[in-house]
Amino acid sequence: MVRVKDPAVRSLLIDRAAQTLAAREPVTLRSLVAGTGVSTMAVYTYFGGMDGLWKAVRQEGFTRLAVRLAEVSPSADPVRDLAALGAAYLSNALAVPDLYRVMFDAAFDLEDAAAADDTLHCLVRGVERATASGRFRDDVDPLELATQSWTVGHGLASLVATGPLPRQALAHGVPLLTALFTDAGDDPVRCRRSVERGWHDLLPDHGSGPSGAASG
Amino acid sequence: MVRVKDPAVRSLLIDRAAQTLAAREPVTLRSLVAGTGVSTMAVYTYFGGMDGLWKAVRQEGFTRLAVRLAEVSPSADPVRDLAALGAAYLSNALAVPDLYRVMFDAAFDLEDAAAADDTLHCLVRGVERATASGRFRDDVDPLELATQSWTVGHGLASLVATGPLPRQALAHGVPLLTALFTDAGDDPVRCRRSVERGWHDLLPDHGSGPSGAASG
DNA sequence: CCTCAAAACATAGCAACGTTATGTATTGTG
DNA sequence: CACAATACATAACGTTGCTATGTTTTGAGG
Repeated sequence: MVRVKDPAVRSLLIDRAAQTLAAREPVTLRSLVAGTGVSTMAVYTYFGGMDGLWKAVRQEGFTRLAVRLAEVSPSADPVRDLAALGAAYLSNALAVPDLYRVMFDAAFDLEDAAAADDTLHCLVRGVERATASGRFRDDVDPLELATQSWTVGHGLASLVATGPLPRQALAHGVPLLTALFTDAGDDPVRCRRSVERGWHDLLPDHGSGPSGAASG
Repeated sequence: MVRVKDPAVRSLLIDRAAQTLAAREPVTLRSLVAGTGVSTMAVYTYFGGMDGLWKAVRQEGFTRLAVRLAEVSPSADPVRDLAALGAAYLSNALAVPDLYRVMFDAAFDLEDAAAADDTLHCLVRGVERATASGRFRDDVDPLELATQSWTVGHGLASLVATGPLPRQALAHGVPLLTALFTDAGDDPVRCRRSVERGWHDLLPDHGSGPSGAASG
């Protein structure tokens, strides 16, 4: 005999958690179920406890990120697309900074790592396209370059979304990715233009040029 | 009339917090003072509450980082020194990962940002030396390049120390910094050698070459 | 050398947290 | 229909950060 839990309740709780998170209010067991009609036990039947709920919220974060990345429509310029993926990554992190923080806060378990892997694979495909089109050298390892691009994106997202860097620091993404892709074999001036195009498409107000860093 | 608090008690509590953090045990008000002879009120007289304690722990983290960075002895090769600073940054983050996480976890206030600024200034001076020695172009803004190097370092530290990337991913630091410094005007092969030298000095077992990324 | 107010500190208690125990309703299956 | 496992509500428990209250200690002024 298999009792199936109501998926609507599960989504409801996750959404409420994400909503509470975005409102910068503490996500507590009792605040979650308040007003929903369900009792605190629901969190235990559906998630096994608060840890399980946080894991589900983390998954939700990666799912939303995947949606954002999937919305990046490939063009004839694979380097632009790569920069656009980076911009989409940052755009997502800045849209839901607390959710982004939760995604990378706790120690990663296998399930979380798998979700992160999907993000990485998206970048790997982007690098492969650029390599196939001749923009990058043949000897660049797509996984390596994708990981390095991810490192740059995550560093920027972390330092800007919940860290000491101001929003204008997002513009550092352009020279960072340009340096990386130029080093991978792309023509410097062409690379710069491609990256700027891809970056501007999602972060139009932060792509002109980097300005000051932390405070003063 | 001015009562002066005992600085030793303050340091004791901060050290115990860092120690508890490193032991991956929950840092609670009562676990902090247990066995020290002081009562829970000490945390309030010295720090004004747990928030104040966490802020002090964060400061301690930046102080330890500053010590690590100051231990990097300048050589005749400013690009090597820059890479060595990056390696020291990562070495510190991996030595005390939970402390590093606390440093960048909470929303930054002014005091934290000032501490982070010291870290950045250290990098700025390194870039200025490289520019003065002719390795970098004259038109590179030291603050910009330092911020970008920091972004790379923090991204790597965050993804490796508490994230999904394995320790071997530290090796990505070499190509990342090489790309960045080459883009700043340094000669590619010379840059690579300098970065590898600086990197190896503090992370000898993770500088040969990047391997796989997340899981599989 | 007192006096006395302020600071430092201990004890006890509070509300809120995550969790668990217990009992009841609901569901699917034989 | 009957039975057993799931879903769920209520109530309680231990622990958390914090505060209220009383006591001790400190340092400056008369």
